[in-house]
Amino acid sequence: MYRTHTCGELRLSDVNKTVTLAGWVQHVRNLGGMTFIDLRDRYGITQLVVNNEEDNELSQQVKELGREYLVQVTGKVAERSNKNKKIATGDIEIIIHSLNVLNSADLPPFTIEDDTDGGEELRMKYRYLDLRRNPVRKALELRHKMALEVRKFLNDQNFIEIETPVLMKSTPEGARDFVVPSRMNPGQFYALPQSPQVFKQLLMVGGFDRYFQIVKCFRDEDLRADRQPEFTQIDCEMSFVEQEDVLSTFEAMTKHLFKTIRGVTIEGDFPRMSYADAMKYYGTDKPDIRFDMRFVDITSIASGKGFRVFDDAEYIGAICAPQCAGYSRKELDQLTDFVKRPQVGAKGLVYVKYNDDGSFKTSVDKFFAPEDFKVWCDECGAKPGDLLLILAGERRQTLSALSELRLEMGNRLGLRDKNRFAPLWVVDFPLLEWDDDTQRFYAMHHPFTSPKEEDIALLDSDPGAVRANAYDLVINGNEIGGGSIRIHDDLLQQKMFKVLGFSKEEAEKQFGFLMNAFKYGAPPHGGVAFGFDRWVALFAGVESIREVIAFPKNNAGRDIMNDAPSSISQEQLDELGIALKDSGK
RNA sequence: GGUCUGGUAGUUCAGAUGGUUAGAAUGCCGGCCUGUCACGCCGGAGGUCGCGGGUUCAAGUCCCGUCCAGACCGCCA
Repeated sequence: MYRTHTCGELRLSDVNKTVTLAGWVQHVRNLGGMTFIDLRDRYGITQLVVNNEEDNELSQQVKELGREYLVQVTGKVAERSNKNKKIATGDIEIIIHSLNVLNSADLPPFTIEDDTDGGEELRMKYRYLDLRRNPVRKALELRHKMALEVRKFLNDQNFIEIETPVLMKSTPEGARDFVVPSRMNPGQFYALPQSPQVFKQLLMVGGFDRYFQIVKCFRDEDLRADRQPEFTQIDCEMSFVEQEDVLSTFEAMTKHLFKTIRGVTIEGDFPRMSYADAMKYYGTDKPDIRFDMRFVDITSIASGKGFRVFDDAEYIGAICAPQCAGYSRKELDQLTDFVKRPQVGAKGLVYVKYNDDGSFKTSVDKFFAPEDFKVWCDECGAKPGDLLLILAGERRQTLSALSELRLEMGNRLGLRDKNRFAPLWVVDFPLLEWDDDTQRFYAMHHPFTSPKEEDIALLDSDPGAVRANAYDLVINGNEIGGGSIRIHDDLLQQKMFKVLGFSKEEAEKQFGFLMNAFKYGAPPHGGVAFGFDRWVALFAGVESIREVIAFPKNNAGRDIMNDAPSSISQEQLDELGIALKDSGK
């Protein structure tokens, strides 16, 4: 046995016990006559003491220790004369009488401390060292706790966790697939699942009316701070349910997580907002409703007055920044630069300062009269002291830019406190999205999403207007989850494929097994999938999901630690019957 | 595919306008120190300024290319 206790558990009540600890040397403080060592493991830090004069041999040994040496020590627990209130074991220390170096350690490239001096790249390259740091360990512990609470909650609700294949069939819709060549079937490929979507629907046909799985999904698309090529979903599906049943079940799960993990009780039902309203008032399908600052459409009152920019605009939108009329020229220039960045894409920014004395100072004084500004301000509910920020242009683009501006103002005004949570359901998503490049409709959610009953007739006349039984859970401007009521009727599913431009043969080839399954008494069903990494990151209060993944990949999809992906041998390629176009690196 | 930011000591960074021997903090090494816990004090070592090319009497600094990292747009049903 290497240890009798961990480095986090000894207290005053353990004084005089003889104990053996094993751990990493966090820090050595040699005061000359005596030496203190901070010994660290996953559970905490315990201070060791050596009296250099009483035990010369031991003090020589201690002199040899370096950071992150792994040692085993035996000694007696003693009360400290100088207690350290900052750590749980701060009342005691171990007067050691023997020390055994289990493993020496090279000097780590960065300090293993809460506030490390290491940059992101180094930390990822030596992730196994980074994992020794408290913040990283705590993030993974949080992740574990959340997974556990999800399983507890869903198990209590009769959900059953069932594994689905990781090697599956490539499907044409949606994200790019990661593919895996099949040696036994030359020239053919598996795909890694973008989600277990089809399998969970087949589980419903199979009679497992409440399924869930905490499962890895794979999408070969470009990455972001909140997107990894492999990520984890809480994947759920229920039979004999309507949208309302799914929402209430998973609203309860969300509240359970808030309560058990963050200690937050969310009163009342989550707000619901239609996709149309989300776009109209926030310019995005994932509004951050921790603060208001809704868009006001002033197109009808601001155009036609001889200001070309407004007169030519399809849409003119304003937000009211409370108590910002005092913004300096410099601050307004910064905001203008912000909206003109290519990523935001606005042509310019119009401001209206509603001064405390009721007068106006604006960037368009020569085109409008004070009475005009008053009308705009009234429309926006602005009071003296407030600032209107106005963008104009093509509708879609302007809404999107205004959304970015709104979030920027939220940040500037400190309205986006990461310890405040504002969840909501966004509902009534469009079923289909038109794509100009390929001149066809695509499923906005996925091709198995059911249209609203009252909109089915529109599938023929105006497919773009059809609303879906689809919903997203949004928290603080993050899409945390989304789902839909599925089609369970093979005729409707065939119709859907037709609208998506699949020939009968293609639909049969890609999804025949599913439509076939629907012929054998498929129950009405629907479900939802949550982005587990994003949820953990949200609860951890960190920006990047990399912080809550033990071994994440970088923004080019590379594992900096082991340098995956890498080339494979000619033998492997030959065995798979694969010839490379160019040899790569 | 694109836009932007960064790359200088082990690490995190500073190095206006091109100009003597490239600095700080921290870490590391050595010495001193019996109550430290971000220990303290004294001393020391440590640099291919990402890489390649160019401009110049002279480049860490300017230009071009390239590699790496990060953020974002496109993309992600």
